[in-house]
Amino acid sequence: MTPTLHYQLAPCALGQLLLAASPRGIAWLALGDQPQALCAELLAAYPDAALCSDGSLHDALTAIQQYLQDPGQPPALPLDLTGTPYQQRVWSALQEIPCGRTESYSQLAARLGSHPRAVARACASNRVALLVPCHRVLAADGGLAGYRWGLARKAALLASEADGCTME
DNA sequence: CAACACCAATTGG
DNA sequence: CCAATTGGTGTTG
Repeated sequence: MTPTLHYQLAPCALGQLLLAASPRGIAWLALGDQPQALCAELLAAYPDAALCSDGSLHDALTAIQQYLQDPGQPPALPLDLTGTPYQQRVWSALQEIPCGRTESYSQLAARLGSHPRAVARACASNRVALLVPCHRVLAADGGLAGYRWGLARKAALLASEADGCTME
């Protein structure tokens, strides 16, 4: 199935932000430095999709950008997460992590009845940054482990969230 | 369908 | 600090 994919490219505090959505919801949210690179990734992920960049994602984009400034209110946007049951379970668990909080791969794994390695793998497969807060997952020692879109961005996000959530 | 390589970790030596 | 282990996924045969 290769439905039309609406996408929108926009700058944000962390660099470039690429948002793509299927009719079902947001299917892709990537961060990067160069717009071209992000588009390339999108194309690689959906080789046969008909990309369409109209203004239909403006609202969602606005909500996300606002979320970047005010992490206390996660945007209630429909997501189109496709993946294995395990991945969906992990992603779901990720969304349960409170803003400003972090969890180690171990704890997450324990909660899912799985193992850290698998959890990490699932996180790395996450295609929707921010909305699926994979950046809130740290290594067991509390340090940053890895981040698909750059450790610096991960750190920035966490700092921003901590700041935005602490003041309630 | 089976086998192999790849990984954003953790634990033990 | 380095080496072995573990679980799941994507890709190849």
